[in-house]
Amino acid sequence: MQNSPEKTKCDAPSTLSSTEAAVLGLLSRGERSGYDLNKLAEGGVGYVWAPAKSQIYAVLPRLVASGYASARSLRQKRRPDKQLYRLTAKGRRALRAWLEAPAEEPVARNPFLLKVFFGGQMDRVALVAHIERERLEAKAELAELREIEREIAGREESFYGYLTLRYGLAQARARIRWADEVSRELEARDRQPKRAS
Amino acid sequence: MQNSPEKTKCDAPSTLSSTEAAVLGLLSRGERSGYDLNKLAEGGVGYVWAPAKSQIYAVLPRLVASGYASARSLRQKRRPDKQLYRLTAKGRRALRAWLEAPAEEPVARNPFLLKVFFGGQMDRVALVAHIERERLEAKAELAELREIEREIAGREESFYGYLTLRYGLAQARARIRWADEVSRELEARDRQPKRAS
DNA sequence: GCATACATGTAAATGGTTACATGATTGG
DNA sequence: CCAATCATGTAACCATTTACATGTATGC
Repeated sequence: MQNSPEKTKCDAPSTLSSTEAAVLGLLSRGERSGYDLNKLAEGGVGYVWAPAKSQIYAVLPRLVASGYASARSLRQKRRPDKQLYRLTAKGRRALRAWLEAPAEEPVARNPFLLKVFFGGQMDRVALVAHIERERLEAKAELAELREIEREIAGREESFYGYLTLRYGLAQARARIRWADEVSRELEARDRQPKRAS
Repeated sequence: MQNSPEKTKCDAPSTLSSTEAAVLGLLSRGERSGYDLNKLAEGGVGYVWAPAKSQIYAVLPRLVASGYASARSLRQKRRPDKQLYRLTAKGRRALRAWLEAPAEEPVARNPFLLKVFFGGQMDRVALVAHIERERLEAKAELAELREIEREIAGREESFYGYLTLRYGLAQARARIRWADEVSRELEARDRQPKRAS
């Protein structure tokens, strides 16, 4: 899992995985423990990147091995001891390089759309229920994001998070509109039933 | 990789993975070879689900082992022999069940958004370039989808594909609008420079 | 007294990718 | 003659998830 002892000793895999980049990004805000990072991943960044807890703990020592981060352990009396990780200069350079490189586009894999695509193989009622569920989920997400928007709008330190938030808002609105349209269309289609498939 | 000999001999993993479902979905249109399925995955369905070729070949024998599909080999003279797969009644039931079950929502993992989120760590010029690239990509996708739209609009056999296509159209338009807005905002922000971060 | 927060991980499995291997046939 | 299409797969690797394991301290 870690890395093959031969290949990566200290010679830094020239390109970061998104998860590594996300962790470095979070570390760029200051020293953090794995636990801290996990908390953060459940919050704000979580919207754009949410790795499993165990993966965070897996990635941290790897970053240290590559020289992108340094670790120090902190003895605590009333809490379990912890490891604190900090971005190195090299890590900051690597992060920057990753950030500035063009993003590889995400592979489209949306189980919901897959179901719609094969909508002809399922009960009409089930399909309509899917669309309705999509609408409700999108509405819920919209509400949630708007809530966050109210909290962070105008806060200078959340500026970039705010940009991504608005991406989410736009997507959610598009999903709602789509669901509305498709609902209406399915209804219309069912009122004048010509053929099955 | 296949399946642990103990657990799944013929007693069907009660729930399908999306890839298995996609393959069954394609098989529901008739007997196909792995090669055929791969071609299909590069085309229409590819927009909602595009597994690697090797995975298609991996999934097919598994579907046969679970009783969801049957295979027969076809000798050919002037072409390599091939395996043809066909959906069984059990497979059709499993597909239907998968299709009708609520979709698990896709995990949000968008490297582009991750970069925007950490936009403060990169050069302003690089960030602006990212946004511009996003706009161009979204525009290109919009054009591409519109092209397909013109081809399939009104074709009864593409009805469900058309629905998913329009989902893509809506998303692409939302991305373009977002990029426009954000561009303008970044410009405005840079014209009256107050602080760095 | 019990749940929750703190804190770090391991083990095993899944799901998927890339690259490689092979070899015939057809069309330009 | 060369490239593309047909056709099927293996091997190796990577990222990621789920479940498990452990144990203290604080707050209600």
